[in-house]
Amino acid sequence: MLQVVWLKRDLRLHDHRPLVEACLRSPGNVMVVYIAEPTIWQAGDLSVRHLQFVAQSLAEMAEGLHDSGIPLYTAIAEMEPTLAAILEHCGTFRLLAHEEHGTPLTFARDLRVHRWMRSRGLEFVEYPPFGVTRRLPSREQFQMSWEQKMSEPLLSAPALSQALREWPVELRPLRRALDFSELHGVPGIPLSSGQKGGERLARATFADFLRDRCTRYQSHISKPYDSMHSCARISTYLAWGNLSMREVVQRSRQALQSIAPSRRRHLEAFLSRLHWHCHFIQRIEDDAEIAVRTMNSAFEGLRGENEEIFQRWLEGQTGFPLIDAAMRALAQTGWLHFRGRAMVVSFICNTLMQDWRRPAQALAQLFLDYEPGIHFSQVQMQAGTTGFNTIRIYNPLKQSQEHDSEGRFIRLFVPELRELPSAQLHEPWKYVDLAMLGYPVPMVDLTEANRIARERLWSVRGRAKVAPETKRLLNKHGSRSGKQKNRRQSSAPEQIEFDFG
DNA sequence: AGTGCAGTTGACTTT
DNA sequence: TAAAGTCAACTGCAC
Repeated sequence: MLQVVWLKRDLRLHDHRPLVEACLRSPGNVMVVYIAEPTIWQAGDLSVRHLQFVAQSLAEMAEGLHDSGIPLYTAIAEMEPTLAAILEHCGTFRLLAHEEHGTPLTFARDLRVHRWMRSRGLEFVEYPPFGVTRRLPSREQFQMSWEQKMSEPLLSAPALSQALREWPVELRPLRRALDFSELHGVPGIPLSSGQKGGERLARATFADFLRDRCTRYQSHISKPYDSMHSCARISTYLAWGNLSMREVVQRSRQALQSIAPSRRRHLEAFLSRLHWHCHFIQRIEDDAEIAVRTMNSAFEGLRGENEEIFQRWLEGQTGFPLIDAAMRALAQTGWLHFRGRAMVVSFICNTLMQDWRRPAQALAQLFLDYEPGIHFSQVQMQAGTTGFNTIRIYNPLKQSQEHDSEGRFIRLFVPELRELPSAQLHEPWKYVDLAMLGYPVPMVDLTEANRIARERLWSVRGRAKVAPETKRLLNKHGSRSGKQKNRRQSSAPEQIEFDFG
């Protein structure tokens, strides 16, 4: 029977369980499909830069698949008509895919596909894509099931096989083209200078990290400029599945054995983040609603939604050089180091007291490595809406002076300030006429705004912390690693924190 | 040498 | 890897 491998965020040939299982079951009778569903691409979290990355990844996959005698079809269509077309043109088939740990929208779509297949007596098999478990009985079991999934042997790319049938160019709406320009209404504009998709680049980037850059990982992780080179830079490849998490974990552990003991802490820190990666995605798997609903309702309705404030933040025109550099870096490259992400969320949601949802959608569109599970957890955590994390209100001046003291990052992305001496770069309004430079004066009194934010958020948190809702959330989403720092004897379990930045 | 004092550092607490 | 505040211990200096 025809085996149809449905690609989602798993755009690779290596260590691809659905592909391997399909080839084992029915060699020579396998087709691979990528279906760009308008309802999902137009929902507001995905953007043109993601579509571009997907297309680049698919182009490389198509070559590899072609060499194995497997066709890659794409469609710009919803799932049901596409499946119906396959059934009509090719007869009964078996559908194989990785589970998708996504938003309520993709979660509901997967349920629809299950229903559609079941009602026609067709089999739909799903495999876990990395360390996350569907219907995890309790958080206590996360660690064990993660370890078990990460230890499984890696699977190789499909071997050459003889096709059993002639594959037509078109099985409308499926076609052999890799061009998605007909998919309209996807927000954003193409990215010209960010990372490019594909398994080859993914592997090269990761290999280079393990060979050389990993020895600077931890020292540079908070530095906006140095982190661009010293971070692993595989987040985008993991998000779109150009690399398998299992392979990254296994190769990092191997590399750890052959590295000088004095350098090990860097790779150990990296490995611990790979674990956190899955920990956060497990949250959205357990409760997809965290993408749209404020986790702790005590924080609902606390903040405003002001169009002008939002736009100035989004466009990098706040008048705070590090914030503006960060937002412009994101727009230009699709990437920002962890601390910078926390800072821009804190600035819009805390300093500027804006609701987290619109910024979350805007950032999802900008982060080329947008991964729903990590994204919405992190935004809610930095906006302080979980009730069980501490309130973190960043001071962009302090961050700027401590982590970009020489201003290399600011000068790179805020050219208006490029000529200023480093000592004036962090608070330029104190020294020069900004109108002459075409750079805005600060849009708020930072000290005062942060003072008000602290007051309001801590007072709500004081009430939220004791609420039963917080205990329920902590039980559902909290870490069980027991490695948290600063756990004072007197502190209640609600104060466990999820620092992984 | 010992004292007083301003300023710094670090641990800890609060918001 | 939040920031600000508090407090005690410490440091360097003047006398």
